[in-house]
Amino acid sequence: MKTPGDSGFAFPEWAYKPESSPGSRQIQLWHFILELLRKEEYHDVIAWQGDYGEFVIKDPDEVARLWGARKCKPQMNYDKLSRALRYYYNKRILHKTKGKRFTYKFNFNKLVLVNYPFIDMGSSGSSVPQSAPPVPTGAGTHFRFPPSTPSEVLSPNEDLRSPGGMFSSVARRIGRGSVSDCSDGTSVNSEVEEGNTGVGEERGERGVSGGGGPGGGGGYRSIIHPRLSHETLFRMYGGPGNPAGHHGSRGPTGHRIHQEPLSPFPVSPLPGPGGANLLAPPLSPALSMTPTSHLPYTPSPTLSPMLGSHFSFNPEDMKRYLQAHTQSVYNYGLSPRAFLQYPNIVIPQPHRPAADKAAERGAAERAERAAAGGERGGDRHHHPSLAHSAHHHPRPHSAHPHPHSHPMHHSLHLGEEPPHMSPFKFKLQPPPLGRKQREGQSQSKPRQSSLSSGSGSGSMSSTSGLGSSLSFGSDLSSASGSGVISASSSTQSLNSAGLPKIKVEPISDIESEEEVEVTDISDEDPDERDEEFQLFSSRHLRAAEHHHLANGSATNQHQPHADEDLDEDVFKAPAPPPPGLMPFFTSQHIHSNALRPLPTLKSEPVEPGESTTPPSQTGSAGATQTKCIPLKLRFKRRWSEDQRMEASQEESDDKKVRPEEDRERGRQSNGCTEMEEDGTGSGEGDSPPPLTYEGSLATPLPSHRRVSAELHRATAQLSLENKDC
DNA sequence: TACGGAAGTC
DNA sequence: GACTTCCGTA
Repeated sequence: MKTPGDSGFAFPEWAYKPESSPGSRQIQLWHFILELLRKEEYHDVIAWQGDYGEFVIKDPDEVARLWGARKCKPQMNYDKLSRALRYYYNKRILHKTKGKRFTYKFNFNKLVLVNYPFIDMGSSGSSVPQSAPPVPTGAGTHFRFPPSTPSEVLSPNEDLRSPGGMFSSVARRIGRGSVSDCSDGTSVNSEVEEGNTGVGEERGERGVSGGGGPGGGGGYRSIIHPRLSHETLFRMYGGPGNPAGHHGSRGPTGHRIHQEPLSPFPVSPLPGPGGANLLAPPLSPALSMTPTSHLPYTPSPTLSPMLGSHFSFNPEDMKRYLQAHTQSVYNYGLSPRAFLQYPNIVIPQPHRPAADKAAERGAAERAERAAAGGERGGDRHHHPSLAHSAHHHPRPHSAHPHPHSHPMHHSLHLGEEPPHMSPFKFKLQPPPLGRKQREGQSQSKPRQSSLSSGSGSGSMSSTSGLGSSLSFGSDLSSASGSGVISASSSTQSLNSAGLPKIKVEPISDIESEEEVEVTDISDEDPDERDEEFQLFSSRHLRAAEHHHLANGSATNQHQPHADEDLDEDVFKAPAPPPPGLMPFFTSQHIHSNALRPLPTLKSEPVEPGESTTPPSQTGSAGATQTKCIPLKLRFKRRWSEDQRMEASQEESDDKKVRPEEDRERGRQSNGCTEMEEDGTGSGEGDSPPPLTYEGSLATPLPSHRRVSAELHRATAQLSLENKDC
């Protein structure tokens, strides 16, 4: 069936063995395709065509059938098969030739890379058979593999390009065997297998035959892979021994290697006739099939096994990484000791431009970012090398999941930002923070954002919405200094809505707690408040609060100006009671209602009576006053009496006018009494108490002016004391 | 005809 | 993992 000439691709037998299919125990579709391509008998079904590596499926159904037979999938059809082929797109093993029906193209580079990772792709410059279509037309030069790109140069794949004569007969045989695995006979046979061996012969054949395959040109057979001289291979893998297909007909020295070397699978990693000795099994087959890239292969020193190292670990990168890490650590506020291990690393100064952005960021956020930034930064730095390697990695997809984008890469910047400024500012704000917490704990409403100047709320929203860093940064920056404080304060004060406003003062936690309970400064106008005010008023408030207590009503009444008043009152005026009244005031007010007194004090000392005095029984308008008035009247009376007495005395000394005096006295008293009585409703004339009082005082009538004066004072004192009555 | 997602099989 | 099977879409 096959003419010697058709001995085409030098597919090493291992390529057809299940083991040869990485990740699969069964033959892979691409293997199968190659098989078919290599067999003349199937040329009507599938054949090389067009560009290098390009083939066309002439009879899709038949191919599918064959494939199905091979896989024992009778249901196989071209649709399914093509689906399988399409999966190769992603793997870059295969791609579709657009515009041509049923035409696909192998990416041999991929295949080679996968199967020959150990090959140093970078060096050779020598010519290799170009990917010629199935039909080699001419001399080896024609097939220069990497026409221009050195990178492509060495891929042995080139061999694949020449479908025709590249395969060793042995390989073919084996291949066929594989094809027929499940087949009922449709597929190829074992005849070949039986025929077997004779690799050398095969070579000879091939050489003689002048190249199988359609083109029949032997030209490419002569092509030697610069790097892959069997000698080299032997050297590498130990042994000059030449497995069947690998020794050149010409002799050891030549770099010309026979067909096999040219084939994409010059060396079989697997034990066996095809050169099993050369490679340790794990090498090629173990590697993933996924080709590196559809693009020309770019030498990757890092990957090249020849170089002996898979990763380049650049000290510089490491350094950067560590620095980044440092930064992150710093941001976290971690102990610098962490860096002790890296004495050589300069820890970035935490200096922040203007706005301390970091300041406000939640520790957590910062931590995250910093960490991410640090780590990522580190990763990033590593990446170059890794990326490099990845670049060559067979798997395009997996290789660069996030080629460029390191979301966190800015995090690095963040990390770089020196936190120092911010932290301090932050510290300036403890009150707000504590308060927030307290608020949170207390039932006070968390959200007063509406009222807030907006810095607070805005910041929050922004934070959530945007990158936290930005939002925070803005907040902080804007808020920096007083701004920060104001913002926080506003937030705090914001309770306005219905919440009791708590003026919290940072003085101490304990105090604050107390305040929380007591302070209900409700209804303040947030707007009116200042931070300063808060700060400085707070103490007053506290004091006041202590006195105020939970008396909501009182506060409410004050609402409009409560704060202001309080501020002023508390602050400016520790309640300046009327000069003379101080003692009284103190004693009474302190114990009495809290806030009332303050305003009262300012306005009128006298008025308190109103409130305090119970409504008079009489119900007359003056009723309230009656009680108080009498005192005054009494006093007045007293006073007048004294004077009169004195005068009368002087006069009386001479005369006795006594009765008149009494009368007058009565008159006056009446007047007073009236007033009093009006209030009390007790009748005009006399008010018993006054009389009594008077009486007591009056007794010493004959007294001197001095005495009267003293009495006067005393009475005043008494009156004051009794004022409440 | 080709593509690719989704789910399933081995 | 490498398909296989189905299917919707272009």
